[in-house]
Amino acid sequence: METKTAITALAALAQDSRLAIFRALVQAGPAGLAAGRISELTGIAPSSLSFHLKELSHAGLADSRQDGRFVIYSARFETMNGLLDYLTDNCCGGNPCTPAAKCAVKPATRKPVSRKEPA
Amino acid sequence: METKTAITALAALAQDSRLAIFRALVQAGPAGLAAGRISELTGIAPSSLSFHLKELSHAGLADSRQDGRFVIYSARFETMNGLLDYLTDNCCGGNPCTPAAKCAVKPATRKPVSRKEPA
DNA sequence: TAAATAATTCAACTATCATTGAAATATGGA
DNA sequence: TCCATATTTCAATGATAGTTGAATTATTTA
Repeated sequence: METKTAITALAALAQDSRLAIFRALVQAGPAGLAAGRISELTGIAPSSLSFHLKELSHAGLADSRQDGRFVIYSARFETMNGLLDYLTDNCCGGNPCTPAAKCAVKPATRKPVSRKEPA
Repeated sequence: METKTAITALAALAQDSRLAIFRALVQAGPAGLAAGRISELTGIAPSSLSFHLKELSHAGLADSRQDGRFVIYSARFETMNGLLDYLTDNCCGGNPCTPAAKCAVKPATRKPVSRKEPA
């Protein structure tokens, strides 16, 4: 992941409402959540929610699909994975910043773990 | 790490200048870098740099110590570690978003991720 | 087709953020 | 002490970000 992309993702998550939304999406898994349901869960007003969902989508952290008159949003795990890798690679300088460092894997040069589906 | 703290850390990193500064500090390791050296490395003007360094310190991502007439800044790795743990715990739904998941070592700081909301 | 529901867009407003240059505060050395 | 260096503070400015409510678009159902 490039620095620019990482910053976009970080900025997307660095906000109360959006982090709450994203956490809800993560909990929901690949099935995702309708926008209205997210509004219920988080208490964010629809128009504000729409703004934040666009922000998350733009950052590549959420996907959306139309389902009848609902729009279902879901977390994009690859991007989150990419972000964690970026932070581990570039912001930990080979130091034990992550539990992974406790394992005998080399800390600084980690390749992305491709993982789309939650258990 | 609490959500509020995580957001502060995310916000601190979600900015070109600050991410560049933090990466430089990480590369420098515990020895750290004088403010002026950071200014040289990143091209950020002193007063602007000072603003961003305060921001990073406030977020717990940097420490500072006086050395003669220099002020040496260094990365605070524990906070970065805590942030990565937070993101892994709360934003990956118990899924292996990070290489750490590959090792079956130590759950360490991880709490079980409870799944409350059905799809 | 008309009404109801789901979501997004828009404009207006306020608040916060980032940068700049000048001034202030150390600290070390001549 | 005086001067140069290192860094921070401050005020002013322009740029972004987040919220709100009304209007709009799209889809389903009657």
